[in-house]
Amino acid sequence: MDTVFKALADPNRRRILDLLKKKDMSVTDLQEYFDFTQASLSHHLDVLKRADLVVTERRGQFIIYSLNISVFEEMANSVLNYFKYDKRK
Amino acid sequence: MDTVFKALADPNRRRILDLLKKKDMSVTDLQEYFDFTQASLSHHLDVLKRADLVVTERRGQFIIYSLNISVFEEMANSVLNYFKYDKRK
DNA sequence: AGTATCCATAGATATTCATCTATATATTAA
DNA sequence: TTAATATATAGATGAATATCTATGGATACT
Repeated sequence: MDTVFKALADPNRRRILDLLKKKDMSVTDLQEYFDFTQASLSHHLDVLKRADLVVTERRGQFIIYSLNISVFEEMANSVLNYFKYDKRK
Repeated sequence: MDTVFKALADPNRRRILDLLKKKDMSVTDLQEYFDFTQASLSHHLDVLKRADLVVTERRGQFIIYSLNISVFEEMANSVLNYFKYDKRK
């Protein structure tokens, strides 16, 4: 849970997730959307992977990144729960 | 939006929000739940305030912190939207 | 087999950030 | 007005992190 929030704290990583929402992509595909180096992109993907927000699959030379849908949905629920409160004045 | 995610990235700040869900509290009240110094607590509260997640009201000597409910609910919605995706395989 | 491409990893650097101590500011109490 | 309490702020320090260059390991192409 902590790793998830930390993963989401970086705008570039949120952008990556946004892109993966639309379609699965290789690192090379993703690279076109960012100015930093491939090493940095790889680092961000690693953070997302450690947070279990994305999964990978090798397809020939390429490694395809996609959302980990179950965790993504779990997160949606737990975040929603998190923002629910029940304060009595 | 970025400041909100950054604010949520720290577990201590999420704990503060959890506590404020139950009731409004002064810094002194909150202090009992944490081991770090008052200065550190003040810093975390500042981050939450800059993210607009909490609001303050002076009550005598005390400064009472409470959730900024509208932003909190906004956040719930936008986060939920964030986690909704529509990927076609 | 050799080369090119794709991605990850190692190591360095700079920035951000969580925390501390010390102090300033505001309010209350004596 | 002086002392005590509540909170914020300034400045320092160490840890975490985002980024870079350089390189390694894997697969594909010729």
